[in-house]
Amino acid sequence: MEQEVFKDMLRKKGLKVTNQRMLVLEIMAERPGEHLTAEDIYDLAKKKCPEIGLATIYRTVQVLVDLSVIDKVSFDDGFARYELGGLESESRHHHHHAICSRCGRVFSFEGDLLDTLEQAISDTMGFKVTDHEVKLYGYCRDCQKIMEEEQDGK
Amino acid sequence: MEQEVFKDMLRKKGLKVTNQRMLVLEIMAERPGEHLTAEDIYDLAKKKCPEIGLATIYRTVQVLVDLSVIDKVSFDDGFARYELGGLESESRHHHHHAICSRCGRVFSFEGDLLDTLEQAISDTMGFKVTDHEVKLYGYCRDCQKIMEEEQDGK
DNA sequence: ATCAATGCAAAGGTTTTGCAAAAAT
DNA sequence: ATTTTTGCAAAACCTTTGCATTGAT
Repeated sequence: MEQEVFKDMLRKKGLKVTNQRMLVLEIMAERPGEHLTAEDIYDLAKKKCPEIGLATIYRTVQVLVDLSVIDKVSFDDGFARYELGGLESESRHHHHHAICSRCGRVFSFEGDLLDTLEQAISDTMGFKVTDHEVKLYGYCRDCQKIMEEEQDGK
Repeated sequence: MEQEVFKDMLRKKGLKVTNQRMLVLEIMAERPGEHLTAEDIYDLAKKKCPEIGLATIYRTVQVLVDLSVIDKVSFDDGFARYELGGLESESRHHHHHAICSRCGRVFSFEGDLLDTLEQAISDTMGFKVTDHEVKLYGYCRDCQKIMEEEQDGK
């Protein structure tokens, strides 16, 4: 069971198993593919644990990132976001994002098309790649449609 | 001449040509390939214009971004950075970064290997890509050498 | 009993904003 | 003369930290 694995990971690092940590794990585990801010997690957590503090959320996501249970990502809108990743989905190295410039929605996709690029970088500049991040900006299908209609309406 | 083009861009948008704007443009234009924070630009600007305010830097870089003279990039270290790009170097769509996890230096490189990826994204999810950003994390040549030596020393 | 984790509030850092004075058109 | 831009200070914002209390081992 998922939760026991997590408890062992905590113990192995000398960290304690707390209700708050289990709750945040649960919140993240229930939402694969979502990109939650600390505030998002805080609001969800308060439903089950009204006395929880925002600082605890920040400290807990840091623990989860250190344990590679979740990944920290940024879409440059002012706050850090967290998503299930790492060990969980084996997608750690090949998980990318397409961000709609109009509605702000984020679409995830997989791909390992960067392998050749990384090899080239290694060869030419001696840079050893350990991880990568790809963000595509543009317009999603829905927004393209809306924008076309706005165009027609004029 | 470069500066005249910029002045026309400002006028065309109904914006005024000011010493501060010309100064920030000059600072950026003299440093292609560098990734300056607002504070960096502020410090450089004060040398020629001691009375300039940090708020002016922030407002000016926003203008330059809107005019596609510079690009805003983030290496997730807490502050936004700005670099010459856009029209200037025609590299807008194919300019990427390799960030060393040890020394923090950023290496830029060009590449259009994402074209096929973007086409695939467009075909499968109907997402129209207008821009993209690739960040590689890893270790630069120098740091690899240092880390090897540290290993040997033990 | 010991040591880590929590919650709260305060502080931290970057970036934004309000406003009167200054500068550009 | 009008309108934008500036500089300053204050505010806003997300995030981190200090510390006494609570909770886990």
